[in-house]
Amino acid sequence: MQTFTMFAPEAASLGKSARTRAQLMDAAIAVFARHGIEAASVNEIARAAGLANGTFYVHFRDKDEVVSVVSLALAAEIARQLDEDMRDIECAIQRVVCATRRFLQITREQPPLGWAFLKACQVLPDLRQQVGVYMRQDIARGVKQGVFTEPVDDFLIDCVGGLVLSALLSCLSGTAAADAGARTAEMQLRLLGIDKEAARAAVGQALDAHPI
Amino acid sequence: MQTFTMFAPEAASLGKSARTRAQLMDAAIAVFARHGIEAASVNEIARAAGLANGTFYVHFRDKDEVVSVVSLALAAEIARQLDEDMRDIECAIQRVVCATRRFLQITREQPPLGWAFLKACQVLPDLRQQVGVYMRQDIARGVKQGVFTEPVDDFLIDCVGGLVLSALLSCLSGTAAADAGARTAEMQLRLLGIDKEAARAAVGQALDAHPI
Amino acid sequence: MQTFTMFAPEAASLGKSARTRAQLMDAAIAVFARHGIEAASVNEIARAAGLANGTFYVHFRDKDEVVSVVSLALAAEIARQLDEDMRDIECAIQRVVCATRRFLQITREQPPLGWAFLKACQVLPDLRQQVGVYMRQDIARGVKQGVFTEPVDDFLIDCVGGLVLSALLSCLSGTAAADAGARTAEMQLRLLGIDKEAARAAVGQALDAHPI
Amino acid sequence: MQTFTMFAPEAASLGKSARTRAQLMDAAIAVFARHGIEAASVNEIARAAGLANGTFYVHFRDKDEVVSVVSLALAAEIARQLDEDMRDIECAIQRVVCATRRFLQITREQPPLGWAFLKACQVLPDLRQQVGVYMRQDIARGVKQGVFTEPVDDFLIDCVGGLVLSALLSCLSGTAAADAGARTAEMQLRLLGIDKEAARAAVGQALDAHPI
DNA sequence: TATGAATGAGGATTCATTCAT
DNA sequence: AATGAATGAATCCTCATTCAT
Repeated sequence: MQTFTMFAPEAASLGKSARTRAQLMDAAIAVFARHGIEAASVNEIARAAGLANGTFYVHFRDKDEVVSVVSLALAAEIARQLDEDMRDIECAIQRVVCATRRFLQITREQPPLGWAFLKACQVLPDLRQQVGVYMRQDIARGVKQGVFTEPVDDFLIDCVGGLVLSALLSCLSGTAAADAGARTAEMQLRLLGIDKEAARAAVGQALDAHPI
Repeated sequence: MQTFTMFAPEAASLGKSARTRAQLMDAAIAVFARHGIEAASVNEIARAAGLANGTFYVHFRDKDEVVSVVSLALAAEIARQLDEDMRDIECAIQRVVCATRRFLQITREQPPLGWAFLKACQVLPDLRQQVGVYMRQDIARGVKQGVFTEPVDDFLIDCVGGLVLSALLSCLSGTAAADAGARTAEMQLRLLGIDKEAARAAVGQALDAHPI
Repeated sequence: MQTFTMFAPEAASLGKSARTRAQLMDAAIAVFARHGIEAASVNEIARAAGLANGTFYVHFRDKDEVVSVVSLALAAEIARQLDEDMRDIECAIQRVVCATRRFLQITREQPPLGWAFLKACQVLPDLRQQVGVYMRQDIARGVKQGVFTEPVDDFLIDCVGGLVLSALLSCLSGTAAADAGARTAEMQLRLLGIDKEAARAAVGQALDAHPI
Repeated sequence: MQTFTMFAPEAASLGKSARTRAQLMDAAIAVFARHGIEAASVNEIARAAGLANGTFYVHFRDKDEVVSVVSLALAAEIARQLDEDMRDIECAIQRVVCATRRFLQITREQPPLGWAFLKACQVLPDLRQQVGVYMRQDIARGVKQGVFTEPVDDFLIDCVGGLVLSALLSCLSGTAAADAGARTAEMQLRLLGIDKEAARAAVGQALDAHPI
């Protein structure tokens, strides 16, 4: 029945309530991915979780609540995983490259996660803002390291975010080739002020260091 | 009642049926802009057009039809206007810069148009594909002129499109400053392989040639 | 199908919309009478009217709207009928007696109307207030004629109204005998300051003058 | 948490089960008063009692049961208190006057009790009947004492009850003045056949004898 | 063509009630 | 006894769509 699992494993060791809630959240991601967030119905989420519709309301106040809870949890989980993967990387350029590549890799490996995240970003300004906060950290680091010469403001963050999300969409749609991550990373570096050749080199170096 | 007009003027000289249809299309844009495409209801579109709900179905088979017809017509109209504005520009770089700046200018001047277009792009793959076709023309011209060194494929087009749409969102949200068009154009050139300085220079030149 | 008709006849000569609305209002009265106002469901009202549930919302914004519209229309219709019946009566005492007797007679002859009115009064302060306005007219007339000596204020009106409504409940429950109208009228006169014997005499006189 | 207590104190000395049940009953009164009986939900009662919803069903078969149990207990408790207050009063007229005044005083001092009682009376014929039994005792005493000349039957009891309940509603709504109890008592005496002046005098005497 | 009343399926939400712990 | 998660029927309401006028 359950086709996608992200929160269920973490909740396996917790109480029954937490497990059911996790089931619902996983089901919500699957439904968001299939039909989009606005078209998702509470009944379908409950059904996908193998629960009665009323059970949904034991765990969430209303549809808006699952949407925001799930979306923020999604972003937090992705951010957590990226942080973990890049724990040892100091260089901001390498961080940006790795984050971008890993992000696209993760979402490609778990399309429901990718679609749900993408659709959530389109609908929830709060989520976009939160994602911007995550991205800004590495970008700010690069500015401090003197490698990103572009002035960093909300508009730049929005554009870089939009670039990555459009790459995500390409990947999920099947349009993109295997090197989409590398290309996206390179493009992103250019938006941040890195030279074409330097960007290409940095991506190549990252590919060598973290073939993934 | 009717607050936004795009198709009505063109239809003014045509038959009554065409005029009513144009009314409905303009109303649809306004409603899409306000509430989003999924949340838009046929009744509200008809009401916004000052017509009875039944009239809608005289002109469109169903809701999906207005969505696609209006969206594609929107894109075509914008493309037509850009083409007209750039009739005399030969240089692909200048065309890209002008198209980007004019696009953001148009959508900023007519927020309903901008919002409707943005939301339609998020929902309709067909529309994105069509927009890609428009963009590809100037980009291909640049390749032919030897100025865009990046290999042009669907993925690149998707990314460039995503960049512009995210800039559009920033502009509509009020986040962006007045130079958003110039910055977006410059970023786009970089994605297409133009050097940082060359991109900056090209945008500066365009600003001189076509101040607005 | 339709078991109770109050508004339908008046609407028979009007447009289709008015007729359907009247059907719904009559059905609402029947349902309010059977189950009470809070327990009445929109679906049941529509079903009782022989219409689809969605049709309800073509004619009323929501459940609250039917409740208040129907209740006020009910009160207005009863008041209209009483006014018509008492057009020629000048004496306030006779008016009070006749109004009370006729009111109980009408509601006894049409139990759904009686029950719906009673339940509406229990739930809608606005309706009670409106009924108070009607009652106050004849009472004020009696004060002007110098026959009602009791100071007339909201509290007195509330009490007199409560007396009549409890008599109505008795009648509808089958507890009351045929002379309930006369007894209620007499009690009401006493509350208004009329002497026991005078009240009895006035009621007797009214019975002679208006046997029905 | 618990704002209203009526049964809890009595149950303090009893077993745990009785105490929990009393908590639920007090909570039910508070909820009935706030939202009405039909709109009261079992969950809200349990929450108001500081208990889990399942606990409710340990003590009551279903919602209907609390409604009737609580309502009848409410009436019994009020009657008990009135009886106690009037232990030494022999004269039926004085008893009626005092009962009416004390009843309105008690309900005014404890609005939740007043509202819950009022709403319960509107919904439960059984409760009205039981209240009628209580009232009939003093009235029958008055008949035996030869002071109430009106024939006492169900209809009279219903009307007298209705009068008092409408006075209660006025008091709870804030419409009524401080002398509402005295006025209600006087009106009630008139309904029972006492002369205007005698009724006024009896109430005045009661006010002297029992200022509160 | 245009109208707008009517439809009924579908979605969000509530709530009395059950049951395993 | 107490808990509180789970249930699913019932309710309100919306909306795309049809159709007679």
